[in-house]
Amino acid sequence: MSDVARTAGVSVATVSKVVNGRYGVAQATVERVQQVIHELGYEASLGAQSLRSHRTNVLGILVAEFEPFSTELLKGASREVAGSGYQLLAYSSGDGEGAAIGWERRSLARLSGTLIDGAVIVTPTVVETKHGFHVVAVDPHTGPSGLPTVDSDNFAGAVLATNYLLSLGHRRIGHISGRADLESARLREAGFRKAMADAGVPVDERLVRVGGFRVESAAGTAAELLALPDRPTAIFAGNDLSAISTMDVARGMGLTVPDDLSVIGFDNVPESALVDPPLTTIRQPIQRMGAEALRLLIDLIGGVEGNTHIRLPTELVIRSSCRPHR
Amino acid sequence: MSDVARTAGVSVATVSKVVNGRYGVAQATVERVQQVIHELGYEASLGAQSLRSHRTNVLGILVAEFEPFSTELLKGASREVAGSGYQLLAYSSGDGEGAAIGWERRSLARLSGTLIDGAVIVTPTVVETKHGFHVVAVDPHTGPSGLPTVDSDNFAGAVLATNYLLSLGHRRIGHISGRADLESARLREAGFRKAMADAGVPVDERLVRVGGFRVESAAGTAAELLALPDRPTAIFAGNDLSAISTMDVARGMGLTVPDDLSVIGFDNVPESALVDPPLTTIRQPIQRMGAEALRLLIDLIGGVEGNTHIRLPTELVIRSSCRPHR
DNA sequence: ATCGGTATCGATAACGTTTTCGAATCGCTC
DNA sequence: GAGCGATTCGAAAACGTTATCGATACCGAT
Repeated sequence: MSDVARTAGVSVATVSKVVNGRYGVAQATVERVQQVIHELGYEASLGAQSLRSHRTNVLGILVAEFEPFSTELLKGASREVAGSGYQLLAYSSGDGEGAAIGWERRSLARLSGTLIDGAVIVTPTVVETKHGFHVVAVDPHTGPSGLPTVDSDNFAGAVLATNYLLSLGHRRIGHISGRADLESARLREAGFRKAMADAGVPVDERLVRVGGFRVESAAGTAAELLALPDRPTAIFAGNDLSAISTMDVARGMGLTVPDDLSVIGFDNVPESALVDPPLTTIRQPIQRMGAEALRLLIDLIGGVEGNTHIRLPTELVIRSSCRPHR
Repeated sequence: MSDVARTAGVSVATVSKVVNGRYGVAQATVERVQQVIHELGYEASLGAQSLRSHRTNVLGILVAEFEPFSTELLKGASREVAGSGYQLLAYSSGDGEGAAIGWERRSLARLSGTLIDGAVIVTPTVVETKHGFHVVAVDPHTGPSGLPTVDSDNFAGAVLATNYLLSLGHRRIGHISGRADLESARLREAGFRKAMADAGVPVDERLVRVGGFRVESAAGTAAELLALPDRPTAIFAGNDLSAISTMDVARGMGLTVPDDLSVIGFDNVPESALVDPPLTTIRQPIQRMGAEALRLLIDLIGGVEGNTHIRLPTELVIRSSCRPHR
């Protein structure tokens, strides 16, 4: 900026005013400065700008990793942000194992107040936030979180999945549940139990185990389940990643899906159609969730009052990973 | 930070040293300060930090939008960054239409020097960059770019695609080409022409038109192609998005794919398996490209010498959107 | 007791912006 | 031609860090 100022023969203060379109600079000066800015290709430093003004017109999406669910969400958010005047910045902890609980709080602290004007947090472990900084949670933490939230009807979806397996004649149905601290995981397990109860089928507690929504941990859980003397004939996995992982493990043990084992997932990430066999699953409108979250965030920042909990519907998507029992 | 300093009874300078593990602080003080940091949940402001030290351990990926290709790339990059000590920040212009040529240069100027230590630019229009700031280009601009680059064998892939259509007996083959400024688009068209020439099939110039790699523009081009009195029996689309768009247009005109029209894409984004009918396409290892790009970037920053152009192989993926002619 | 060396710490200047506010100039009016 | 408001500009402080470097305290040895 001082380069621009020197070349244009004005002070940095004036350049700043021109850049931000503030009142109080002569038309001739404005044009001269803009000319120089263009020639030098000057662009304001985001860091310095936000440090000083606490306003950047950049919104953040915080994700633990860029796995399929988060990236789908990103696509939806990206669509929504276009034309809103905001730019989108996706930030990943990069911690890999996600083991580091509290990464959202840390990342949020690093970015808020500087850099971004608000954030969407995906599957957060936090429930509270600094005052004055806007966040919306997608697929929130269990328990009463004060955060504005976007999620899908996890309970109904789980009932759908379980009923489908029941309708195929399965009775020994296993469930690989998700991250224990997520409301979605809790509700999916609850839906599973409700559907089983309604059908009068007792659930064998050895068949429901935590898989954590992640490839590696789900693989371990699937292996335990399938090594059982009286193994399940069908598995309702907490999400597609777990389901895909389960199919891999089954194949590794010499079982074929769906002949020896039916598997149903949850999410309908694009990858679920790519695997062999294509995965039967419960669709959540992930992209739409991303779009809604971003819209909610923009409304919040703009001071627009409105519904602060958006819940979207789920539906059954039948592909080829399930078949009738026996 | 001054809060921490006050509470711990030291100066901000000392807190900074503790945070960054610099030498010259008594062990007892270190522990006391760390304790306070933990209690207060202090986290350094990324903006201020980078403003001052020009080093953030954050790498950027710049994309025009989060469409399927970019998000696949992100997944790969995310995998690679885990455990590297860096964090990943994806930045989208949010301009939507991508019409604003030069967004990479602008975004780069905003982020470089502050905020990020290096960047991966996806399908860039820029060819040069500030000295001392490291970038690697994925799927670069046409022409001699000085940038370290990761791409796939677009030419060979296009030959594969065209030969496949030829082997099915198609002779009137259309091509919807991509963004004219991208090397990949140019090579795909060149591969198409080479394969046609080798097979002794003349290409009807009215059948090869620019689609721009984007849904809307490709739809317009597809409509033109299919409205032709002697319309093509097969179309090689420049990328999957264009191919999917073409199938939509065809359906809208009462044609069924693949009975009335064969369509083949390029990329193998996850979405290509989700559409109806599932898309036959050329696979580029997109996630691997993202991983390689990030590795190259990290090497560059670390001063590691090595190959600065990485080219990955392509292969044919046969699904259901093509069938023999007549 | 004095001294040299080492450990420990803090004051302070930057980094690149934005904002406030006072100074300077200009064009009018009387 | 003096006075006055409006216009135009720049000096300087502030944002939250980090790096430098000087100041102080402490230690053992003479």
